[in-house]
Amino acid sequence: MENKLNTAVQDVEVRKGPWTMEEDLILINYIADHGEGVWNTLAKSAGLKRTGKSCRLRWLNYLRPDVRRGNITPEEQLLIMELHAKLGNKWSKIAKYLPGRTDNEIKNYWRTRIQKHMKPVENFSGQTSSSQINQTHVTSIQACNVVNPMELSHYPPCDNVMNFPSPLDTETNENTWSMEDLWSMQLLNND
DNA sequence: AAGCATTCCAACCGCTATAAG
DNA sequence: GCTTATAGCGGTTGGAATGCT
Repeated sequence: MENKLNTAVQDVEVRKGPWTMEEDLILINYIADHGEGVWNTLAKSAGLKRTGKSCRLRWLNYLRPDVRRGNITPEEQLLIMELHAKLGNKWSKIAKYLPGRTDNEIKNYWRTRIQKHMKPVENFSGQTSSSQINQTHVTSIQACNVVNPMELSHYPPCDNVMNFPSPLDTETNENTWSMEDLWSMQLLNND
């Protein structure tokens, strides 16, 4: 039984961890040629030693051409807070209201930038238990402790939320690459 | 300059929902 | 109706990057 599993694992040899540029290109090229399909099949057909799940995640959260990368704007932050107050931790639903933003990005943003600024909610009986705090029930009032709408004027004006520079644009680290790089390579490969 | 602490985010894991057979 | 495969979601973690002392 275990032997069978071990041999199966050896046969498949699934890669984990950060994606390489080569893998990204393979995935981009494959989807450009064949479109998105059954992810497990896609992973095999493309020759990627990744699970379908991993390919899907990489594509949806990073490689898709319409993924916006860069800082969340104050406007977006407000929207996230409002939507979170309404919907709770329904990140995928919240993401639908923010074109180009992924659920993963919004989730990360919420947890690292917003949630950390919230004091643990003391309930009225005086008991405090951070483990008991249901994130879903964090109110927009609490969320507004992070950025008061009145303070938005402190932020630089954002003419167009769909048009701001990606931090990758100024990336000079030669070990990283921008999506523009990847897509231009993809186009070259497909000429 | 070095070491430590903190932040941030890409990616993984486990679970549920849904579709197909 | 049951089983299996796949997609999708939300929570969590590992490690690189950054900041601080």
